[in-house]
Amino acid sequence: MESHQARALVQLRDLILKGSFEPGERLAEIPLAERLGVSRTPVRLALATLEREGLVEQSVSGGYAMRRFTPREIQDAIDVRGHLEGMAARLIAERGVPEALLRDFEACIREGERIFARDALGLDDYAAYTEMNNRFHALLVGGCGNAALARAIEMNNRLPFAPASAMLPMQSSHEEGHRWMLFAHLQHRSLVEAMKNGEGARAQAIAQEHVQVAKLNLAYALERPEDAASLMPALRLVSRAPQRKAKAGAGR
Amino acid sequence: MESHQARALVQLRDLILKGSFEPGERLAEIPLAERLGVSRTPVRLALATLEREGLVEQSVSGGYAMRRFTPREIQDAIDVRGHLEGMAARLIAERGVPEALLRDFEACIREGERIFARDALGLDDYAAYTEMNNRFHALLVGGCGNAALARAIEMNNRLPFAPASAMLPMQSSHEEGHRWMLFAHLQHRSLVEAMKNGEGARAQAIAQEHVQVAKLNLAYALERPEDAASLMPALRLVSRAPQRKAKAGAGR
DNA sequence: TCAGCCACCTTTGTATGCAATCCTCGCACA
DNA sequence: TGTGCGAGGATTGCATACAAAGGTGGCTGA
Repeated sequence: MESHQARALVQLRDLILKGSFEPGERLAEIPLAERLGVSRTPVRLALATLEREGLVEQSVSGGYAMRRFTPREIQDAIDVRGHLEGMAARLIAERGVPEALLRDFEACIREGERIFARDALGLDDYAAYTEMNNRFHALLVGGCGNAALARAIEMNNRLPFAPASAMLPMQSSHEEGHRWMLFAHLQHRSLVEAMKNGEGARAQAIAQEHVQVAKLNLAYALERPEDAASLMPALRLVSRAPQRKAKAGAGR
Repeated sequence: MESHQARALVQLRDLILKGSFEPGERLAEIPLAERLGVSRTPVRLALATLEREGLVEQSVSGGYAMRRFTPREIQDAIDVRGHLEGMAARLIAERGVPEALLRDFEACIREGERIFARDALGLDDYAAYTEMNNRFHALLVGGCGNAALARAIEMNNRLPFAPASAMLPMQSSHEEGHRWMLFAHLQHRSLVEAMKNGEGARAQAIAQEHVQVAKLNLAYALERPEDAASLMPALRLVSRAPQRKAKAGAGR
């Protein structure tokens, strides 16, 4: 059986990314422990982990509080992902794409072609695209053979809306999202081609540019908070006011 | 007063980076708690933090063990630092260097000029260079205004020998080290110039190339383990054998 | 003499008790 | 009526007890 600590960590992270907490809200141990059905100890461990992941922050007088994110921070994290994935792409291109990796990449491309073959996309198609997109980016990270780079990307991806597929729910909700998804897929194709040809600089540039779609989506979502809230509840953690004082439930 | 947990974390990290533990050695809570004069609880928290930093790893049957590093992993981590610092340099260049930041950078350059003005370098000079080098890289990280980037760099710097000044003790020990340090200083100068001129691509390239000196030093140290051990005791954690089974003290 | 099994012991994971600290609420005084 | 101070309460941080799990060593049998 999984340890209580591991379960508490996963459950807490889930609750946070589902927007269960007010930004700035104090995360007291006892209520959380009761909610998760464990004692304070595993909750404590999980909170410490979440703090290093950047999802919660230490309160000045002990304990933890839900973090508040600014749009700028999210954009910056997406930029960092682009820069790191760019490095991964360059490394793969420079060292040559191993045959098995190339096959996996090309399977992603074919899956994308299949999805975009028809005109209108159904819910299944969006789910399939999301799965394929996750796989593609995981291949990039895992395929570069640089453990420190993979660690850095994974760490960065813990921030809300930084991972590759984090903004896809938004994309599926509006008309232009379809075009952006197709654009992203074509970038995948170019990226694989560049890596296959050993074009390191080109691969890096494409991967870096590739995150712009995510940033566009973020901006789109932030302009329509009421529409976006249902698709991505964690969006409530992102507030334009950068340092507004916490009110409800904050403070020891 | 500082919390027991924070002290335990700092002390444990210190012990690790001083090479107090065999690679692969089991890090049992009770002996560590007695050694640090606290109970198991803060030690536990500290170990969990160190695991996320990548210094220790979870043992299959619970508990933690000292990590073993390969030269390749260290080189890769240094490469990641170069790539991330390159992004920071580019951002600063593109957005324009704020006046205060430029003053701080130029103070570092002047300090370097002062150090290299004489022919032979004394111990004081090496210490001063190290301090200046740390300051320079901290300015780069802090000055870019991208919190996610700063977090990624700081996280990467937790790996042994990844930080900017980690290899300097080696550099000060041999003849060629002097030349390399001078080379690094001249790169600092070029980098500041590029940022001042808004030359983003050039700044990025210089910062990225800048870490090659650290990699040269690492290779130099690994070829002379007996000389390097006294200067950098944590080098014992770096073993060429990538997956050699742990022997003494490992396993529950 | 070697191999396998069993029992003991060490260690981790979890829960909980206890003390210190900080916040909050209420009261008194200006 | 507003402000400041004090008491009470709640919460965190730490230590420790307890149970479960796994490893080690010894013993027994072939």
